[in-house]
Amino acid sequence: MQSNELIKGTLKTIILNLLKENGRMYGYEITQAIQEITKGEIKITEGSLYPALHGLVAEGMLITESVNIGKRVRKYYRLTKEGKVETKKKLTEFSDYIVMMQGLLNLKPSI
Amino acid sequence: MQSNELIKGTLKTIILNLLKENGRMYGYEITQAIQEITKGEIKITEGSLYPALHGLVAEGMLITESVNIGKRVRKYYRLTKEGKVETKKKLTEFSDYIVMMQGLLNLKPSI
DNA sequence: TGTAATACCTATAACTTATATGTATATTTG
DNA sequence: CAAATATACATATAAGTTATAGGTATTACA
Repeated sequence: MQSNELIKGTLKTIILNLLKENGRMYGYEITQAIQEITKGEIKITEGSLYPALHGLVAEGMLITESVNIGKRVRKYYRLTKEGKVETKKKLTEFSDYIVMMQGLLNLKPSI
Repeated sequence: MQSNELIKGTLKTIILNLLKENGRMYGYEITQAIQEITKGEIKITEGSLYPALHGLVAEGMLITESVNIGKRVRKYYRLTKEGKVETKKKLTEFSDYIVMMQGLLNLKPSI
């Protein structure tokens, strides 16, 4: 899993799901969480993450909240009502996709 | 599954697996097979398929064989020895990816 | 005979993520 | 205490994959 090619199309789903689970998170925290959960198999760099987050904000899926931590500003992201709906939709889509791919690739059934 | 975004990064894996299962296939046949297996959920257009096939040939994964069917030329694709190794590798990678994603997205375990 | 299906192909657009780079503060360690 | 590392934000451009749109030609069917 050195090559993260497969992640394409799922980064936003990952972000949305993390926010669904944790209520609110800031960018750096998200990159760390992904690394921890996947035991380092996936490393989302900031150059990938921030454009994705900004995109989700622009689409109305997230709202931000800036908090001062000393002299540093930490920007929290949280799901909007729309974002919660979209999250559910994306998770369903992904489950369907896995089932379909397992059919296509003759993998053991699941989910 | 209207949006095929999730397919990104897996098209070649799908093609390689189909060839592994069927020995040899031609382009049009591959598009039809994918549609049938996925019950129309995925439609790989020729504009996506042929560049992918040509890429795999250029990478040494496939060899071609042209057969005359009346006045029409049908181009069969078949896995090379290298292609067989690569297919196995890609299938393993994909299985690992699914397991990892199920962890990230809190989906039911599988495979 | 004209429409749909078969069968190949390419060029360019669109979309997503990676890479490289920049800035600045806080913490840890030698 | 200085230097390295971690924290924390961000953007611009490159790279890679698939989609869209277009092109050509044969065969089957209504």
